[in-house]
Amino acid sequence: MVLSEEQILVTLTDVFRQYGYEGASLAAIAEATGLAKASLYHRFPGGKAQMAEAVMDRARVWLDTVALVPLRDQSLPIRDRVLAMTRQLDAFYQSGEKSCLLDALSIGEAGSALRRMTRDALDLWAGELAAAVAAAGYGEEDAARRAERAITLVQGALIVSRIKGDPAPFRRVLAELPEQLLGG
Amino acid sequence: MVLSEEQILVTLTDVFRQYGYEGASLAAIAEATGLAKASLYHRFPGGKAQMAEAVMDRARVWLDTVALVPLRDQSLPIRDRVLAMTRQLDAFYQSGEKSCLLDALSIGEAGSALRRMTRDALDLWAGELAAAVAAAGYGEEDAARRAERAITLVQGALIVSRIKGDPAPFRRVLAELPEQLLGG
DNA sequence: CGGCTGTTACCGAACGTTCGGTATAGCGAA
DNA sequence: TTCGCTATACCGAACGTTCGGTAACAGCCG
Repeated sequence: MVLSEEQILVTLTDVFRQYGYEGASLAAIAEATGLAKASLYHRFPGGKAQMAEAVMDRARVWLDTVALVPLRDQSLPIRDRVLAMTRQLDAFYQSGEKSCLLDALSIGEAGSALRRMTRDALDLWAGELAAAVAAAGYGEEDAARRAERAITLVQGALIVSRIKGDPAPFRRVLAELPEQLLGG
Repeated sequence: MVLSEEQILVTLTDVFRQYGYEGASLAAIAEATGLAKASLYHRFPGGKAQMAEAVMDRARVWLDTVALVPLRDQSLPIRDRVLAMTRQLDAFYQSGEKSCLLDALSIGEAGSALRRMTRDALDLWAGELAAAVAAAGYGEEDAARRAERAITLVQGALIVSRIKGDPAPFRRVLAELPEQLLGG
């Protein structure tokens, strides 16, 4: 059976964000993908590091071409645009039942390439979010703080939900995100 | 050289929250503590799992007997009590340069005992914080939400600071914590 | 068409290394 | 001498990685 690259990356994403970089063994990856370890090296000659980087790159692309797209649609009210983003986040994190990729891949002895990729993804997210908030009439600095705080809340809520084994905290944060970004 | 249990646990705490549970190898632990592996097994016959549980237990004790103590001192204004807690948090996380233990130890295939300990620590923190906020005159439910949000912000800020390699986001969250808990 | 060649996708079996963990002996203090 | 503790040496298992090879398929030539 020939698996598409996309199918493999979806599975890899799940494994990495469940176990973290160190915890995701090749044996576990092989079982999850249905490919033998040697076959994984055919797709990713750079080994586990390349797999993690491919996952992170796909996450950045997803952020850029899916999650952040509604933010740029200036024909909609700003609140609807933010709401559309939260719906994408809810799908990606399955209402808080999946852990955060940025968290899982930034812990431990992750390579410098991976470190830079996680930082770039975070900056992309924060930058676009701040731009959208600023376009709603807030000052640059205020918008940047609101964006940073929104991302902080999402990351934190994913941890709280994971530890408590309860998706409610994450769902609450998502629901309050538009007000948090645009209110007051 | 004879190391005290306390010294060892301090070092173990650092190693675990830097590398996570899986990433913290016994070789790394041995080097960091200056003890040979056999010596570690003399102190912790249960192996790495017991080390992590001892670290988590000490963190819970620290939370109970240090960080949360000022919250209970009803002779001080509530805002000063919260401020005292943030100072303890700032010290423990070294202004955001150290990662979160709850995060590092709750990722991956951590054992069920460790899972329960992280959840208990989180509940202890949230419960006492909510009680303090409620004592300041807020309704039970409102206080619980504020406490949960405060903890969410701290966890999230530690991740953001770690990824960006910049302690400023964590410091900002800490500085705004009293207002976040008691304001508006 | 049949036969040859190259490419792609995959796998079983092993590689050397490191993992968590253990047996045993040595050391200093009481 | 005994006891608490540490170090050396070692173990089987699992780790990430590599090798040799098979099956399937396409393209090209005769």
